[in-house]
Order: sequence, then C-alpha cells, then structure tokens
Amino acid sequence: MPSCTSSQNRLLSALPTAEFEPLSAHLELVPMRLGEMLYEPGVKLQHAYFPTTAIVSLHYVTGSGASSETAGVGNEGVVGIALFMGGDTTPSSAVVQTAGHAYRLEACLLKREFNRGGLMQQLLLRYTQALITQMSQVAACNRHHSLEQRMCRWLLLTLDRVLSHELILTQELVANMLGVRREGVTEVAGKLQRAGVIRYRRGHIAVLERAGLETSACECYAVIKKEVDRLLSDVQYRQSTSRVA
Amino acid sequence: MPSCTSSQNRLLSALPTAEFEPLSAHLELVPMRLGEMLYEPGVKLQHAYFPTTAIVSLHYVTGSGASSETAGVGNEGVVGIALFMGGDTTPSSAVVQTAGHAYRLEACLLKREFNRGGLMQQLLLRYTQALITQMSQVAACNRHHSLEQRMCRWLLLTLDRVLSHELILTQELVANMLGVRREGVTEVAGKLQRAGVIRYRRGHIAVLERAGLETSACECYAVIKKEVDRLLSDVQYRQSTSRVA
DNA sequence: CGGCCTAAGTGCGTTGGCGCACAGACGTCC
DNA sequence: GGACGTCTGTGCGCCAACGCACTTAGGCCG
Repeated sequence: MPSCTSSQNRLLSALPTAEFEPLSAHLELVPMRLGEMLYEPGVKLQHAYFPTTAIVSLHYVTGSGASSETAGVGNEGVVGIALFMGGDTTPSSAVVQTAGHAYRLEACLLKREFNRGGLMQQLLLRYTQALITQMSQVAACNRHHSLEQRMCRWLLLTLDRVLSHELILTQELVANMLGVRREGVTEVAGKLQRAGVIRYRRGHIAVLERAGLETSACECYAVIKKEVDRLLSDVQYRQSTSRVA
Repeated sequence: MPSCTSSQNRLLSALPTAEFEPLSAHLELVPMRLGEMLYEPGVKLQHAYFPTTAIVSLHYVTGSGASSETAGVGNEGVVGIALFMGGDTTPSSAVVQTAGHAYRLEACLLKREFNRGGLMQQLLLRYTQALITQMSQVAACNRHHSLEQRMCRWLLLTLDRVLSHELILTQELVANMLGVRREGVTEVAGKLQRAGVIRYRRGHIAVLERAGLETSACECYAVIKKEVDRLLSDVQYRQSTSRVA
C-alpha cells in the first residue's frame, strides 16, 4: 500500500477514498531507472504505471532505427492506456526518460477497475484525451516548428513534470526525444545558455529563466498544457475534498 | 432511419440488432460537402459523424496559419471522440476532405449510448486506440520520412477509404493535408506519373499501380493499416453474424 | 593524481524543402 | 466557342537541418 508523499500521481489522488481503498492494496511503488523499457511494440502489457516522480516517454522507432517521442507521461497520467482501450498493446514503446518512481498496477486489475465505470473510468478517459491532444500537437509541431522552438517546448513540458528546475539528461537524450541530431541540440543549447536562459554541464540542464524558454517555444507547449489542465481540472478539485493518495 | 447500402460505417454495422435498433431512429444520413468544417477548435461538439462514403480530416492549424492533418477518418471510424472521452471539444478541427455521406448522431445520444457500456462502448474505445496509433505514427513520420514517402502513405490511406481507385482532390489540397508546399506535391506527383504509378488531371488522381505506391510509401502506412485491422477485426466478424446496418 | 570513458563543441559539404514569381493548360460556364 | 478562373509546371535563391569526422573537456574511478 502506498504511503503519502508530497509528490503523487494526479489520477490516483483524484479518487475518493471509497474508490481508492480497494485499489491501494494492489498498487506497488516501484523504482524506474533511466532507460528502462516499460513495454515494447506489439508485446502485451502486463502492468500499468502511474508515475509519481518518474517521467516516461512514449515513442516510435522506425525501421531504420530513427526514433522520436510522440508523447511524454509524468505524474499527471498513466502509462498503459492500451489496456483499458481494448488493444492490450501498441506499435510504440515506453521508456523511462527521467528516473523516479511509479505506482504499478496489474493489467487485469486496471481493466476491472475501468470496467466498473466509476470515477476512475472518467479520469482515465479524460487523461487519454489529453494524451491524444499531445500527440496530434506534436505531429503538427514536427512539421512546422524549428528545432529551437520544439526543444524549448519539450524542456518546458519536462520541467512541468519535475519538482526542481534542474533536469538530468544529456543532450544526446534530448536529441533522441526530439528525433534530431545531437549536434543540433548542442547548438540550440549553446544559444540558450549564452542568452542566460539555461545552464548545463555534462548531463544536467538547469533552467535559470523559465520565461526565456516560453518566449522561444512554439504555441504547442501552451496548447498541450492548457488542455491537460482543462481535462483534469475537476480532478484537482476533488483531490482536496478526498484523501491524498 | 438509415437504409442499407453497400458502403456503410464499420462501427455501426458491427452492432447487433438489439443495440442498433434503438439508435437507428436517431441516425440521420447527411451529405458532406468538400471543405465543410464539422467542428472548430474549442467549440463544443453538437454531433458525432459516422462517415460512410465521406472522408474527414482532423487537423491542426498553427497560429501562423500553417496546417497539417493529424489523422483521417473514413467509414472505419467516427468523428467526435471528444464527446465520449469527456472533453466535449478539442484544439483541432475537422474538415471534410472527400465529399460523401455520414450518419449524424446528436452529441447527448452518443454519450448516453457510450455510457450504457455495451458493445458500442468497446467499439468506440478500440477505434479511439486506432486513432491514437495513427496520430503518433504521423508524428514520427513527419519527423523522419521524405515528402514522397509521406505522400504515398497518405494516398494509400485515402484510397483505402474510398471505393474507386480515383481520388477527387487537387494537389493544393494534398499539400494542405501533408503540411507542405503545393509545388512539392506537384513535383512528387509528376515523378509518380512518369513512373506510371498514378495519372492525374486537374483535381483528379487515378491510381494505376497500387503496388508502386506501396513501395514508395514509408512503413507508416502498413503500421496504421495493420493496427486498424487488428483493433476492429472482431468487428468485422460480428458484422456477418448480425444485420448489415 | 592520472587515465579513460562519455558528453559536448566545431567545421564543412550536402540536401530536402521553402518562398516567391511566373508561365502554361485545362475545363467550365456563359 | 471564347473567356476567365483555377489548377499545374518550372525556375530560381535560400536556409534549416543532416551526416560525418574530429577535437575538447568533465568527471568518475582506480
């Protein structure tokens, strides 16, 4: 059974005690190491993951090995929507992008909970819609916005899922997420650092001036953030009237 | 009440009579004109549309006016998933890309039907997962594949949603869908025509050699198609054991 | 403290796709 | 059948991003 910490999963913490209690015994707080693969294309999912401090990246790897992120999942969501959507698997994979923890729940239990049709079902569906927004936004973004814009968007989204203003990731990792060359990331990072917006050293990126990122990012960041807030807003309301998960 | 025609909506026709009958009185077969906007960003949806012969394009328009398709919907799906997902609206818009017909259903009736939790709910969820696959695939595709590959992918997907081998659309329209210049489309189209794969004249594209498109398309076409088939396969099974909608 | 692995910086030629500006060419409609 | 509007063809110069090859530098670990 999970203990209460300051940083929790928004979906879980939105459940009223009556719905949460029966689940809690089956939630297992597991560590997630950087690079760990939660599921691979075409393989049936065994578990769903509700991140608390970890961030998971959903991405697709092309036949020629190129890859790019289609969406990220932090403590606002859940990894494994294919379980309740009915497909049990997907053509994309899920990889831990920022180490941390997540609550793990067995596949069949998530399905059962979803099919009970309670608040949990609503939450999962609303979150799924937010995820859809993110994916379609990224699709358009990849087509129309510059690397600098996309990278700022990505940093902001990641920052929102983390407590601190420092991200632990190499430029190479960022490049993989955005589906671009590592050199391109180096260039943009250098520019941002010279502008005093970020500072970095070997695998660490500190954000000094969030506003700077926001002006350099494309509209996509705001669209995605706004949509998550809108769709999960009553979630936060309920959180205060129930117990902290 | 809908009449029976040869080309129907796969989701509707998958319903057993017992589930379809109560709905049928509220399904209205409406014509869809090219360019018609079914919904705009941020506006609450009034109806869901189950295309029969029409094709609808979901796309996002950036602040600067650039646009690109994030997914297409033909008779395999439904336009308006935000209704049952709980958001009621989305940041993207839906535009008729190929004229034809669709069954229209009032928003509240779709929601009610979904919440009954019957087969319709399962179908809608499974279709939504297929849509998610399409969007995330397009996101990666936009990042890694050439215009020629993407255009062939798009033509194939469109072709699959149409009875004939002739598509009625201008190169400009194709360019808007792919989010590229019209001239780029002209160039690729010329190349394909010289290779004998397609033939076109002012707003018409005839596919002469489907296999040619398939070899020039990226893997994304196959991934999307396979996933739709997988997720809606038992749909087709049920179709034969029930009545044709 | 020194070595070594890995992250980050740099240069350079190449290229896919963009933006713009026209020149045909088809077909529809009076 | 002629005129006009729309669709298509083509030719630039331009630029972001790519691929590759290599150097510099951090920081961990023995």
